Amino acid sequence: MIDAQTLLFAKAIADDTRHEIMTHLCCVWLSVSDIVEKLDGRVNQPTVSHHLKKLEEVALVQVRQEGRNRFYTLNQERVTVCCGRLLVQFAPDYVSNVVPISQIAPAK
Amino acid sequence: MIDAQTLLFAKAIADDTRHEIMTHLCCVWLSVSDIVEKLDGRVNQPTVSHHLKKLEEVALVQVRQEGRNRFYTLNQERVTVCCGRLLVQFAPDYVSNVVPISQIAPAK
DNA sequence: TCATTATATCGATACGCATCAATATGTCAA
DNA sequence: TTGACATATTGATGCGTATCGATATAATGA
Repeated sequence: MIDAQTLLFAKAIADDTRHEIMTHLCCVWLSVSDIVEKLDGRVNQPTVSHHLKKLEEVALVQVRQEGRNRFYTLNQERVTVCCGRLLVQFAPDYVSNVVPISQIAPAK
Repeated sequence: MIDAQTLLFAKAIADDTRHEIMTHLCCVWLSVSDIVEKLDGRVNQPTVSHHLKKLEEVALVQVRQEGRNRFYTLNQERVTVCCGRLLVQFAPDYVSNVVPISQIAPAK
């Protein structure tokens, strides 16, 4: 209601299969069939495509087309921003005690 | 799958009404009927109790009984811990650039 | 004890959405 | 063009769960 963005983020990560997909997409680029393979027969290709679409809608994954393949990777920056919003909304007493290194370590 | 805790947290915050309840419970203690009142007729008492139970199950709220009233408040520390886990899992390249103030400011 | 207030629980209903099989779209090679 | 491969879309189905009205439980005051 107050912050639709945060709610959409929460819904996007509130699914078992999407969690697993996000884990596999962390720090690497994978094609759809790669992901299907990683999931090891537990879900099949249309379901994976469905979840990737959901993740893409909230910008939690980045996409790169290459020939007939589409490669996906986790958008870590987006995760960081969304978690930041969660903290500001629901942990204001704690968030003030955490700062980025860049603010305290002089770049020399 | 990998981290059941994180998934439960995500599911708990993936609801419109619960978001609103959590917002109202941030930094203050409210009774159930207080919350019902704040929600302004949009949901009624049994539904609010249902959501509070869900939030309590994942320790996102703290409870204090007082007479025939039960007062709830948001557990900000839990939110912080859960967001931290999210960041470690899904934003490892970013989390290393943030530190608690306590680690860098010498307590004098 | 009884009435009143506060909250929790129960049973039923409806809706959202994850999943699948089948099919469509798109891309490349021959 | 045709055939093979990769991915997306569609339509149907089933499950989880948010919601409600009704009722139960619990605590207080008369």
